[in-house]
Amino acid sequence: MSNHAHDHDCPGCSSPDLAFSRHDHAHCAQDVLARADAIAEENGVRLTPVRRRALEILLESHRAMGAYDVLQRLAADGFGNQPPVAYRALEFLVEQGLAHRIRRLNAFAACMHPGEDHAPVFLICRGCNAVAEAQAAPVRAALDAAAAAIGFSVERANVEALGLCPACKEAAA
Amino acid sequence: MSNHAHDHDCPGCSSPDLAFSRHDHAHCAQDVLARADAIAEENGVRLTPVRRRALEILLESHRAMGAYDVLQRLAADGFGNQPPVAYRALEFLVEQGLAHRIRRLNAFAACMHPGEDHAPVFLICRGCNAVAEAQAAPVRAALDAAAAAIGFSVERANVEALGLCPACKEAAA
DNA sequence: CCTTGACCTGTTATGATATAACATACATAT
DNA sequence: ATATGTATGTTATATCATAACAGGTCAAGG
Ligand SMILES: [Zn+2]
Ligand SMILES: [Zn+2]
Ligand SMILES: [Zn+2]
Ligand SMILES: [Zn+2]
Repeated sequence: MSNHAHDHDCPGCSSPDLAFSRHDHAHCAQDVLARADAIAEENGVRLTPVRRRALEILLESHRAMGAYDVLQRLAADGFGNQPPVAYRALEFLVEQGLAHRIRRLNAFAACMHPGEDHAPVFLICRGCNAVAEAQAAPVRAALDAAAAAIGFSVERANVEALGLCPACKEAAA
Repeated sequence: MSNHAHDHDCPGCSSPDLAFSRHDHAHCAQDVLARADAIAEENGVRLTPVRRRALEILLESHRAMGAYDVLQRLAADGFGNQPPVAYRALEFLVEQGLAHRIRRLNAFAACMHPGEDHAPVFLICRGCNAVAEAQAAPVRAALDAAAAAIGFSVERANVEALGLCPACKEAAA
């Protein structure tokens, strides 16, 4: 599963839902970034400075960011400040499976499971705006079954759920 | 299930997937429209001329239409030709469960099962652009289970799959 | 009757998201 | 060194969506 080796507990590598839990996020982000480097190498593509920086920006929190927000951050770091700069970096990340596009939010989020083949299912908290990637296999299986029943072949799917995370649910109560 | 009564076979009322099948679409659309009238009555809201016309336009095919396309059609029929005219009519239809918003396409499609409580799952054919609403219950159950496993409560969900319908699959082969 | 208030329609204006097209720079391979 | 593919940057424009306000309709209550 995880293609990096270190001894200590690595929540980012085991738990699918840490977006909603308190955790060592610096470690979490570092870990994903390291895996991203490895994946780029493997795939024979270049994780150039803008692209890497865009990923770092997405990794600052478990939230989705709009392209223009990412752009603003990139520009502040000395990169170009026109929309294609952000869109191209984000597009690259999505193509390489390093980020996901959340259509419901017109926004992008870093993938927390890069390299693992996964049809993502997103849980979006309307309280704190955190986005988690949930266990998708059963959902995808149900979807494939429903589609197959009428002869439809699913190639790509978005599953995006809006609701409340445990913390926000408790806060609301 | 179906809240209208007529004797003959009514594919629109039984089959979930007729978007991809040849069928008597005039009947199909008429039927939905009649149910829409009934639903508006029930809900104590008004299916005014613009709103009804917008629904008719969506019902012309089993495809999603962008708000601006709907607007153009409405304007041609003598209604206002500014974006809010279309967006408001569409918003009304969505609120009343008479249409769905397909986020992946930035577009809207008539609901083929108005009045039936259903969390929709959309199957979007990339060949012919038809959009079908599939059996969603198992998908939704899987999603709820995955969410519950990490304490997340799903309030609303979009499930949108892109792929090939039976006809386009055959055509491609 | 006629006023009030809710709601629907329409307009102007602007905001937010996304891409096309082209120019320049950089990498790598002959 | 030159050619080739790829990456970055810019200008301009396309596409999608909403805020804010003005006028019209209609039914309920005075
Ligand atoms: Zn984290
Ligand atoms: Zn939350
Ligand atoms: Zn039909
Ligand atoms: Zn098709």
